[in-house]
Amino acid sequence: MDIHIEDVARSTGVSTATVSRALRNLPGVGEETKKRVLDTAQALGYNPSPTASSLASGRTHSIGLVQPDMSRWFFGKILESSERTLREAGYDALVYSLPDYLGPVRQRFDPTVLKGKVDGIIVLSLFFDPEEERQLRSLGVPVVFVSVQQPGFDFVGIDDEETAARACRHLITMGHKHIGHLSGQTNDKCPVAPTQRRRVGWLNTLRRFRLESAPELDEAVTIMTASNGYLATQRLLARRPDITAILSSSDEMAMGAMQAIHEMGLTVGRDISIIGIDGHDLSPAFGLTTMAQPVSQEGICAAKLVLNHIEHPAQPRTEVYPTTLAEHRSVGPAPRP
Amino acid sequence: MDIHIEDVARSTGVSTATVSRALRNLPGVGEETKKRVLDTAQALGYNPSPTASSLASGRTHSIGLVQPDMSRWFFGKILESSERTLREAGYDALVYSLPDYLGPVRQRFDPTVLKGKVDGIIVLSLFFDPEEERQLRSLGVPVVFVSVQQPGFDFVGIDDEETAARACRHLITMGHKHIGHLSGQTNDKCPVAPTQRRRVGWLNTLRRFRLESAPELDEAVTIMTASNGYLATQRLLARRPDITAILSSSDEMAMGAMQAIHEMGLTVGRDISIIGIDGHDLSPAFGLTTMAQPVSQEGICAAKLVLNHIEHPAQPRTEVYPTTLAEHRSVGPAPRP
DNA sequence: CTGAAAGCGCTTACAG
DNA sequence: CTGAAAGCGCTTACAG
Repeated sequence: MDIHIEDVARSTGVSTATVSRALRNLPGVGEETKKRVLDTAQALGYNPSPTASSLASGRTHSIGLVQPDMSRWFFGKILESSERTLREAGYDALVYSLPDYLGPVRQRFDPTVLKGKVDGIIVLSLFFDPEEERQLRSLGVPVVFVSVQQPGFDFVGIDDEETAARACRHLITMGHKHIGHLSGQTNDKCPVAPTQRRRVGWLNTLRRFRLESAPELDEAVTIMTASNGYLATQRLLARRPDITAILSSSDEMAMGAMQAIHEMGLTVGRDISIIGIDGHDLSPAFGLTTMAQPVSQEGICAAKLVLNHIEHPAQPRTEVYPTTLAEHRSVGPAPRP
Repeated sequence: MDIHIEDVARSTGVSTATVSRALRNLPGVGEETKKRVLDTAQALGYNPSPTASSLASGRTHSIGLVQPDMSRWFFGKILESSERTLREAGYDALVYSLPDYLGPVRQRFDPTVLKGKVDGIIVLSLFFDPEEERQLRSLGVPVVFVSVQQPGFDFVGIDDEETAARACRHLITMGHKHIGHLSGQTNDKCPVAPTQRRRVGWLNTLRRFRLESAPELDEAVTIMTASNGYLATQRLLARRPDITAILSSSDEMAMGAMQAIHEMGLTVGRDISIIGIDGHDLSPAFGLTTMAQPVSQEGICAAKLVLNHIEHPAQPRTEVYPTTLAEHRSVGPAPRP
């Protein structure tokens, strides 16, 4: 009952080779022949079998999207824009979530599960150890890393250190002297996570302005969720009640921090100021001032890079996007002592 | 350089048929033979070509996940739990985002893009018109609908009307008499969206308690985002300043509503109470009281249903999950006039 | 329990 | 510009 390429060939009175070429708009088919093939295919409602054409051509027209957790805003946002870009180009998006991606020990990822299934890969916020990297390369398809830079591969992201530094300067400009920091932890596989670079940006800025930069001003969580930010803020403020401003390495953590501050009977933006990083869609509703990154653009860029490398192999490229201060009510002037 | 089934067969001294059977643990292979095949395959590092096996078997071991927008919390959460369930069962997740999924006219979706690519489909929050449904059925694979029920198909979701009714009763219990509603619009393809059922639950409850239920207490938005909730709330409260409580058809809208209330100089939970529906991960941080649905469980259930139908075709099933009131600070007693 | 062989439905040198 | 035919790498009746 299904229409196959042979049916189209017979109906048109040509060979399957010609049908195949005409349908894919390859050169070497007469204009008139091509038109007849297209019309017949249309009339019969012919859809080429994707598996058959993959097996024969060696191309799957799928891109693998490897990431930690789709339910987190940042990943969902990137996936969304990447997927649309891929689809417009005729590619499918195969998503893979990694288990236990954070914490001190991350589970090993075996890229072999992608073998033969994708023509390219986009990896979000993950750093691969040498063994994983070896297996990844053995797949023989282009790979683009987003957020976390893997040496020797394409990268799309922001300047984490500079972004955190600007966030910190904003707090300093508002008169704050005791500025805490909420950071994430690294794990065995990822020694240079964005959260560490952001921490450096915060620390260096404090030093440059000759403000206190004691380790106890920094509080690290495992996964940068709102609830972990909430708990971390309680610990931080219990330890250092003199803190008047907090720089959070992520917006979601910052949102949890705002809750903690509120529950302490303090007012965010008056008693304690807080600034996040990411530009979460809900930050305006939260009133959270943040350093926004152009997340959708990064997702589109990653998709374009990987597609481009499929057609034209090239040297790894690095695309760094600018971040912008999005002011809301969570940052105010430092309170008078 | 790649290892193929023939290499394994030759090395083991058996036929490719035996290798194929042994590797898939099919009956009819001697224990000892099977072990030798497995060892050889392991030693050679053999990975069967997924495209070849798909073409030969007619099974893709992929499930299509069709949804409006991965960057929205609810969809990301469902996708995340579905994907993990599918992967554990050895299936890949192919995601598709629909353009223009809301608003008065939704773009038509042609399920044919999934033809030959998936063994089953999960559809989130979408209702298909007769033509789309026809094309969907012609794919010949099981389909599970989540959130929006499509007659004749599997369904996983909640009792929207009852959930909204309980949310409304909670407000009434707190003494509120003038209760507004934030709802979403339907479109040409979806006459019975959850948002409409929730609206009915709100309306019927008001009537049952003989409270005012004028149309002007309801404000509808196109897409139920925080920013639309923000604007809708401004309109609603400008029109009816006597409202003391709002039931929002989604948490994200409710978050925007809280921002609007705050900016009017009012305090959420004191001057105006608000309750949402969904159980958004950020609702505790927001202090938003909500009727929580077990989103991850729903995603897991959808995956299990579709996998089950692949093996055992069966009558459509309907799985309705309970919702629970999650109290935070956005709902308080009605203020004395 | 095992194997030879056809077949899944395309694509792609190769020849003309 | 077009076609005959091999080939992509598996799976699956069928026969023994």
